[in-house]
Amino acid sequence: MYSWPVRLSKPNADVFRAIADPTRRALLDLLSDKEHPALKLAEQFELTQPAISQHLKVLKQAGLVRERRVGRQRIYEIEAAPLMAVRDWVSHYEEFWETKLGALGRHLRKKDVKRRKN
Amino acid sequence: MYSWPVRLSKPNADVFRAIADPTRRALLDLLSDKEHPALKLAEQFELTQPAISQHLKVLKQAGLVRERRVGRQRIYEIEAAPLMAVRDWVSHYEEFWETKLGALGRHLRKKDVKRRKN
DNA sequence: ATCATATATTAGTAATATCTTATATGTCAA
DNA sequence: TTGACATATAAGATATTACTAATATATGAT
Repeated sequence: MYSWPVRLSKPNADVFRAIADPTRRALLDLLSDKEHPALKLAEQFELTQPAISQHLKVLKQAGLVRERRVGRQRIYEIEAAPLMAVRDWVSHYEEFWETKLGALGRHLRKKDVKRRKN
Repeated sequence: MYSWPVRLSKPNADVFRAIADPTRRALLDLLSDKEHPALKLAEQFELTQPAISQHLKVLKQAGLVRERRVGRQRIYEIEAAPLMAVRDWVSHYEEFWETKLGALGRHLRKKDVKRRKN
């Protein structure tokens, strides 16, 4: 039974929202290769440094990056663990595309085949 | 080299944005069990029928649901294929949590170990 | 101390998202 | 045909997001 006050959740704590933005996904892609100081990341984009700084903040609040200070630099590292939640959620849907059986196969695999009226 | 005019992309055609909203994920969860007419879906939430109708529209534009008309009902079915893009993207990060080796292991597995200055 | 560098934060703006209420549309049933 | 039902669409309010320009903060170099 799904029901909750949707707008009350802290938006940025949410991994799904964090990865909804293509710039932030690109940042993670860059960081998955190796750690980077903030400016090196910003240089990869046609956005200003503050824009990237703000995106990094969202990623940090979602637990997707770690930050450490080295001199005046802030080195960002990926922290991929929260993506497990995404993987887990998506993995429930794998049966829908991985089987050659399609809808019939899924139906047959269900235990509960009794009729319910809509 | 990541750079694009972020705000120019049609927002709702994007699967990542579609699943960023918890209500829409819940709709997909409901539909992964079986198809449902729109009103049955709306009843599961503390939201109005138009709100759910709008969420279903976003899902449809992202290619995540199919709709068919049966009498005055609109039956919604899941169309999970676009989620493959999400799975594929996330799967690149599995090495970060699946290995017990952690960062060292990742490092050792890389071919390119040469030094680059940041 | 002063200046440059690397970065974050603030303030303001425009676009987008997410609701609600009211209304329109299409279908079935009497 | 008329009315009820199932749903979508429109209009409007408000919140959130994603940016920019300006400024603040901290560190390192001279």
